[in-house]
Amino acid sequence: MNFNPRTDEAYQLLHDGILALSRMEQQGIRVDVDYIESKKAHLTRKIERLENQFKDSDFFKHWQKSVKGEINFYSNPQLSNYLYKIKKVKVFKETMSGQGSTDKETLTQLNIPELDDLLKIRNLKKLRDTYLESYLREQVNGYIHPFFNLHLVVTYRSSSSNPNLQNVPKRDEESMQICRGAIYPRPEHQLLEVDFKSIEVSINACYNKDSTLIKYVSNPKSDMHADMAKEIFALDEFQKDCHNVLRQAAKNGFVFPEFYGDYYGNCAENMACGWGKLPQSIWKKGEGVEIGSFIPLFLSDHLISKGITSFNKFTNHVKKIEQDFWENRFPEYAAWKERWWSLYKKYGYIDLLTGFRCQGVMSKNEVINTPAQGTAFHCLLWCIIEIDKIMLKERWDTKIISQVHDSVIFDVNPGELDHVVKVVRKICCEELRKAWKWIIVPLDVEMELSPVDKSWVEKEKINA
DNA sequence: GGAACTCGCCAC
DNA sequence: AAACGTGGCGAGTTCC
Repeated sequence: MNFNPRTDEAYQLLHDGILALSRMEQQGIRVDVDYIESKKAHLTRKIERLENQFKDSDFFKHWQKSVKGEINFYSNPQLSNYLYKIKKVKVFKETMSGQGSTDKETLTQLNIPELDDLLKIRNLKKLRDTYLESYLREQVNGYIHPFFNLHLVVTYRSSSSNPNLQNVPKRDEESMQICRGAIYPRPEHQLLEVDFKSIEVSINACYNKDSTLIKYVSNPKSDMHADMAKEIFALDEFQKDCHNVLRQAAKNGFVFPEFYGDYYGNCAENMACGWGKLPQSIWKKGEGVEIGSFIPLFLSDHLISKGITSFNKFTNHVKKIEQDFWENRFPEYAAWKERWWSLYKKYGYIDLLTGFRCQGVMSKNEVINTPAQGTAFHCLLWCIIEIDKIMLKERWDTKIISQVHDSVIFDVNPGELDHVVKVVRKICCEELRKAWKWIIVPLDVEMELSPVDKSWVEKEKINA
């Protein structure tokens, strides 16, 4: 696929963007080298303990006996061979090339306790070797200088490398603590993270102009994910405090996958798997009703009482919700998808609202997803450029240090915090919309701040 | 002995 | 009828 700026403005965005990002790279991000070294040693001890425990197990001994030569239990091909060829375990999921999978989901499902140890070791090695080790390797005088590229991603987003600062663990609490605990502001400074609120959905609304979607992203009191959770889990009322976990399931298991082009079958399965994590207080386990042929899941009394008594029935239920989602809730969005796809098929390219043309061979999902991804990032890039200009002109001690597609991270001088927050909010929520009139919905940002001299782990939401 | 591939897994 | 978008990176493995 090839991409071209079609306007001077589009060219200028990348030109200015590269300069702003390069200043950010030069600035760098402080890491605590002593912390990383001691954490690394700690992880190594933990890994060794688990390795020894694993090597002591009957599982390992049988595996070792069944093949010639030394086995490497970190090798997925070797593990796959042992599980599926020697032990004749039924294949639950295949990889892209048709081999029996050895990913986390599959190994967990096999219910072999030793494999849980192996998964734990994998997790700890990932933290040590991918994150901590790369910070140590890349740091110079306690600062890392990740690259931020504008020329590598097909959808016109950015990428980051050496080290990649766009995939630092966040969702898993323990992994988050270990990795983000290495990242600090400069002495006597604070880390400030500014996040565009659901900007991809907002930008989608600018393309498809769906009236319901516009209402959802324009009204802070409306809540699309809660509304979908009510439908999916057959709730009459949505109680924020006790149903938040269901809102997350609806958001990550249905709404986003549907927007990305997934279908009800995968969505139903996604959400069914998420149920394992639900608190008992909300979902009492049913009478051991097994859902589907291989997922050992239990339905709650609640769903059973609503007549959803099996995985198949749940899938059917989600199928109806999907139909309603596109036919009745977001019909204009659905129509836009078809129009947009037809235009691509006719001309062989798509034009983004930011003045870029994307042409080449694309699948339907790619054609439909590219505009929101690329354009949303362009919004962030425009803001970074403007903030960078003001930062230079006003000689801020505060610096921009990182960026993750829809958020930007500052290393802030506390004396400048109030001013920085005011400027950032003005650029992101007001100036951007004045510059790009095609943004027909309000944009909002959320901010998180770490205390002075504390790591990235300590950040907390602020009302600013 | 290095390039290129597969697989798994972290982020948005 | 078919069915999830974009990256980077480490480890193991195979190709040349």
